[in-house]
Amino acid sequence: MIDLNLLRENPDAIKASQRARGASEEIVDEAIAAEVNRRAKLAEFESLRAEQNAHSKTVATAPKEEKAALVAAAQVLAANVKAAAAAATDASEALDKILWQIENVVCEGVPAGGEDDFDVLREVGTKPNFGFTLKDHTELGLDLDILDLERGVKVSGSRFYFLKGMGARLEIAMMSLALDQAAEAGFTALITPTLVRPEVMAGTGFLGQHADEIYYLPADDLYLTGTSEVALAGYHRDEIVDLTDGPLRYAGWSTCYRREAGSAGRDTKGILRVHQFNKLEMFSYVEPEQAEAEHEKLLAWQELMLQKCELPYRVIHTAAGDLGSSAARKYDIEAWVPSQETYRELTSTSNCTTFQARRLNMRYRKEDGKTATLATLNGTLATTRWLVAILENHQQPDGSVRIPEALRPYLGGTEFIKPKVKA
RNA sequence: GGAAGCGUGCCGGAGCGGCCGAACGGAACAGUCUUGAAAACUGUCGUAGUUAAUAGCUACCGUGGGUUCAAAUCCCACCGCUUCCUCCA
Repeated sequence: MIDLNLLRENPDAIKASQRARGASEEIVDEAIAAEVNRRAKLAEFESLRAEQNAHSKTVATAPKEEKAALVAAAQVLAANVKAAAAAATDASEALDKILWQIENVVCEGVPAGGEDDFDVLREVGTKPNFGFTLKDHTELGLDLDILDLERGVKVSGSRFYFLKGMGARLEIAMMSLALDQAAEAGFTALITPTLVRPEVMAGTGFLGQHADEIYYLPADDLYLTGTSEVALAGYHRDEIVDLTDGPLRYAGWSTCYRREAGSAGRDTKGILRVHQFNKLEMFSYVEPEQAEAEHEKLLAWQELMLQKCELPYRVIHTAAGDLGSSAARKYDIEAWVPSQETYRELTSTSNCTTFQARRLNMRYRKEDGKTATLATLNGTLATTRWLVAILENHQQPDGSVRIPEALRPYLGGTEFIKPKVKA
């Protein structure tokens, strides 16, 4: 949710953000009108209520014979209060309805425009130059017997898969490497719930435009999360946390579920776009003034992890129109996928400023003892999709795949995943 | 799934229609005392809205409704917790 003070004091800043996102500017004026109305209705209710409270006290202390008359007068007051309370509630709900539609105010320097209007910040690493006919990750997975797509479909339908043998072990090795790196950087590991209540799902900003991307269990009124970010953001819901020792950092591991409703026909081959995968997510709770600096740190940790996996990549600065509703700035890291001769997104890190925290009612105590809304940030540290880039970039002429050195300790020192020799 | 009990401030714990935003105790913070600390004593000590205001007013005692002039207190529903039974990885 956007800041009401900002709405009152500088609505043009919000309008500029809406413009950059390609979203409605009129809604800002609607919000202002609704906010003025809410305050007026609330003031009316409160003064009537005060009158009633005062009157009630005289009823309590009045002698018996005067009570009947006083109660009769009080009944009129009570009716007025009830009407005023209803009007105040309506006005408040009307405001909320508008406020929840306005997406986070984008940070300065975020490129305007849509999906294709990102800035490339840098390209890192060397793209492999194969002297042989390369295979895509699907072929490699099949030939190495580490990925079983057919049986995934048989058991669960399209976009499901089995990771098998060294494939399964490689993913767990990667997650362990990532988790160790996170722990070293001061993150607390969390294995999170993947079913969450509607309030939490809404609070994190996932029930807006893309609600149909999310699995929902009507019998239990619970949502399956597409990222542990949801549970990690909900973790401190309705709390006033202590940030005097620095940011609270969590590394959440979970399985993630996505319906991929709007992407029929896209990336149908392999495990690039699937309904279920695993992810290690970094999540930070920080003072708002530190959010931009924390964002750069998250990005640096992501790059470090990509480098440990020896993957060529580029960092892009996402345009305003392609930001999630909660994000004020977002960087994606895309790894080179040789079979597609293009970069594909492996990580994403968003600075959500105070937007999620305001929705989820999360504050911190400042030095002067006052409370203030905190800022949240998130960033991917490893996901199943990384296997695509690892397999393809490190394939060898003999069909084997070289395991990056940093991963080897987690695989008993194994240096190559080799095709099975047929008898 | 069945039965009973319970949900109050940072924690413990009273209150069970008006005098309750809430006794009392602990923790925490500030001060007095002390060379310093402890102890003792004194004070502060929930969150939010409204407002120029740390004045006043309003809201909040699991959540949402209801009864009443008036609800932490009565009624209903829901959620959660505990114990017992049943079941189960």
